[in-house]
Amino acid sequence: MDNLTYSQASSKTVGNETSFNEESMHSAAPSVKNGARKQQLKPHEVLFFEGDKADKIYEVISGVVMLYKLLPDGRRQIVYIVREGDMLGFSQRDIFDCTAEALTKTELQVYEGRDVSTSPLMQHYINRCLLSQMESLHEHTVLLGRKSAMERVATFLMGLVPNRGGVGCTGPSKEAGTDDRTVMLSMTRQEIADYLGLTIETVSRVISQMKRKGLIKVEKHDSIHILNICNICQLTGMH
Amino acid sequence: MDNLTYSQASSKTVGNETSFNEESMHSAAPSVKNGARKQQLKPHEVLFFEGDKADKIYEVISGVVMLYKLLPDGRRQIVYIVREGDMLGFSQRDIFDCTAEALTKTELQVYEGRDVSTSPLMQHYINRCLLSQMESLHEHTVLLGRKSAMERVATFLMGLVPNRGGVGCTGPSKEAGTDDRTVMLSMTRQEIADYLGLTIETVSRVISQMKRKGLIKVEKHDSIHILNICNICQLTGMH
DNA sequence: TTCATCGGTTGTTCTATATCAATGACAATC
DNA sequence: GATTGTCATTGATATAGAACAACCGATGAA
Repeated sequence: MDNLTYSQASSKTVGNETSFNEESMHSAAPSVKNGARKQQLKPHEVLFFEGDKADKIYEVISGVVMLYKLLPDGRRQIVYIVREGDMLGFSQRDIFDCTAEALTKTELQVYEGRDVSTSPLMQHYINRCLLSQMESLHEHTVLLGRKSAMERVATFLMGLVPNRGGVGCTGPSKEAGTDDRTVMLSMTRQEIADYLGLTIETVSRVISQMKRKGLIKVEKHDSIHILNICNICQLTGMH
Repeated sequence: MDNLTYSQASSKTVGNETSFNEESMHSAAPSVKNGARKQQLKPHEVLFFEGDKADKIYEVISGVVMLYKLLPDGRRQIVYIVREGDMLGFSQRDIFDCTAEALTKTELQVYEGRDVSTSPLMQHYINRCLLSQMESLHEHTVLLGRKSAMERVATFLMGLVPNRGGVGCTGPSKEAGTDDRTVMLSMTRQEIADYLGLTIETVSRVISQMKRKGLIKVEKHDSIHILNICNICQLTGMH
């Protein structure tokens, strides 16, 4: 009944129903006596490969990590984007089911499997994280199974806007006359394509289309200025 | 830090890396004193709707339940199929993120949220279940994002064959000269389509194609005889 | 026995997105 | 400041799967 390691979780929902974690410049998880080790990753450095032995779990202190799976012919699907406050590395079996690779410079908190499985507080925290990731995954499943290219990209952009587009979306704040925001993609077009189940060309074309319609302004490829958040939200297929 | 209810889990991996649960004609989860209630569902009876208050979790004793989400224009995506030994009903927020509907006559074990959050054993069990579901979801994400219609249907069929197609697949057992099996779909073509991100017509055509190639025999729509499991496995895109 | 219903199949046409190919815009290196 | 490499954009064309439509076969009621 017990060969217990893990394979994924998030404390804050990031992705579709975003709610960012402004304060956490250090671990949000309950501390564990021994294994309080930190680890750094450079952009595109691999933390672990699918199939590696899973004996540690990680919390993202800062930066962004992607989890992906490859098909034998090279097709790639990014299955989850792990952001500040999220966790990764859980597995039911004793091996990782995905590859984890940093998108940006990243700092991680490392927890040893043994520490985790003996700490009820940690268990409980992980549990909460898992539930949050599960909801994001469900949402992403709908995106991949049923949404058009335009809807996918719009949903992706909304996922980068904190506290908007989710269930409790309040709309634009009353005071401010504007409803704009600049979001950092921290992903290449290829990575976005592999996340959204599209090709790089389709992603590029949809972004150009949004540009032409005056919905967004692209600033050095990695940063997009959304001129009216509600307008993008209307394109997600959820309204 | 604590408004704790849940939203999903599975004790056995069902779907891609299958490993069926032959014995469990009763709950596999640790028993909880008070809330040991059972519940029956008729085919296509809804257990709960997306948005309903989430205060119970369920274990499937027998039968099959689907979890799905709807877009406002009626597009549906089935995000998970819950089978014998699996659990459902978890949520991080206090509402369900999916609708749960029985595919077949179903018997459930019902656990009250309060019982769950106070039982460490239950917590631990749920945790294991969540990890298993997470892996299935990752696998399904690859299917929806990157696989062709034929690969999707082949993967779906393999998911109905216990102990085959997974990481530790042993291939056909040495003794037996044959490598066939009859699987029950317990889903209509429409439901399969909504699970695989296809249309009903495409599902039907792919099944007909497999029939024409002599890979399968269809018996009264709901039951498919796979003549050579390895042959189907070769079509999943994972070899 | 007829009729209606429901789920499934098959044919035709259409279209969104993939694929293939060329060009552009930087940034890094020599 | 030329050269190279990487990533992105744009155009032309192909195609897998969607959409629309007709039909089929089993079931069940009148």
